[in-house]
Amino acid sequence: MSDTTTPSLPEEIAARLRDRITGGILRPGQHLSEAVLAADMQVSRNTLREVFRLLTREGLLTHLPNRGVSVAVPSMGAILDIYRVRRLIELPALANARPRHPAIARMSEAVDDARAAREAGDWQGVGSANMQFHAGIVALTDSPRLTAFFAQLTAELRLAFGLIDDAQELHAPFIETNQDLLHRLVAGDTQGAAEHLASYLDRSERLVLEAFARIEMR
Amino acid sequence: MSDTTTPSLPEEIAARLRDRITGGILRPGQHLSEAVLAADMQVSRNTLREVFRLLTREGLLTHLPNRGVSVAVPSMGAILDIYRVRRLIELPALANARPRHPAIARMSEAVDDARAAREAGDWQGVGSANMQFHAGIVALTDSPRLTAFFAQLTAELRLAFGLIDDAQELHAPFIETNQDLLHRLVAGDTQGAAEHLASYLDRSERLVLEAFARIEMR
DNA sequence: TCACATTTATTGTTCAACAATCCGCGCCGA
DNA sequence: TCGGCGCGGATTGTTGAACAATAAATGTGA
Repeated sequence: MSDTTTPSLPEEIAARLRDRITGGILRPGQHLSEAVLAADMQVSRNTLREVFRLLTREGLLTHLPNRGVSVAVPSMGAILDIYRVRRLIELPALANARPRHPAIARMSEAVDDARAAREAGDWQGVGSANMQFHAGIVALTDSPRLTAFFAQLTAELRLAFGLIDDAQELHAPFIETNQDLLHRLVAGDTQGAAEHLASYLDRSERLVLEAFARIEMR
Repeated sequence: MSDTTTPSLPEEIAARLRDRITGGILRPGQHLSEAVLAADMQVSRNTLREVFRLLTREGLLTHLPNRGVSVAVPSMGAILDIYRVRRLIELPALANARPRHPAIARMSEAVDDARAAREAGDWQGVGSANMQFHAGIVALTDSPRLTAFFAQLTAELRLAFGLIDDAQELHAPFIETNQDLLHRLVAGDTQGAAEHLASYLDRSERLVLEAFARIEMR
């Protein structure tokens, strides 16, 4: 945000690895060998270790002493916790929003992106756009700390999404919901928008938990 | 939390450095040389760099590419943001608390510790205990993510406290307030406790901002 | 089959080296 | 005198290799 310079190499590698994880290329539980991943990423082991620390603190990786790191496996407890925190943050953010806040443009963009991704059959993209939409909601608070914290939650949540096969059912139904929510917001009906969001979060959480339960039992 | 084994060396160094920063031994704005600090901490430069990444992400250090790290200097904007987030988290935490939650014991301990520290004239200790008290409030939510996030806010806030000379005036008046708040909580008056907390946060924020303004103008 | 020693692979940490970048200093010309 | 210019020197960024420490895998004997 305050740094316009190119992000340092470890940050860059962290971003790439983050994409691989949330993109589902690296499955939860999978062990990551320092040597092979360093060779794969074309960086030294030392640099990669810095990256590991970063992502571990973000909750994307799990570190066991002397046994290396592996992709974190989301638990039901984690999902419940994340949705609880989302409610705590997003609902007041929306309820107290100024109706002409710049972040609204980002939310509007996100809705468009989601539509485009749906047309293209890119369900992964729909998920990304949806998360962008909610990041916009948090941006309404103008709080850098909340924004950063939420980004972390988002990353962790996408880990869980990756486990669910039919991502289609997960995000697609909410595009129209988001559109509607956005309309209410620009119309100044923050209260109605917040109520809408509350029911969205309930439905989304249930969907994730159900899909998760189906998976955990095999 | 989940790790009962001894924390790895970088974590340990990070903790030590964190203490030095929040303890005021390292002043905000002070530049930290990798070479001398590595020698001082008796660790290699590589290990220290991992630590730097950690604390940078926590907001305690500022990293400028090719110019190394220095202790972060808190800004008024940061303080405002932190208190806003604190309200967002702490008020609902208290309002929705179960009156016999285990975290209440921690809060009670914190009050006692604060008293003991005040007797001993250890104002630094009063500050620590006060923060422990508020960490207890957050613990009422049973949310590991909120707890971790709050710990981060706390560390950053103590950075600002360190700049203020008379830490005495900063925390001491709130010992009785906390005690009172605790009584209301165990009595089941969560609403009253929350209102109490709200006024506490207002006063505390004002005190910090005023002291901060006095300092910034020289 | 089980318990135990041994080997092997991986991680944890250090060290030394070199490239890249920034900072201060002296030089030079106007 | 003053302001640009280039040049070292110091610090950071990154790498590679080395070795110790630990855990997993393997083999051995009863």
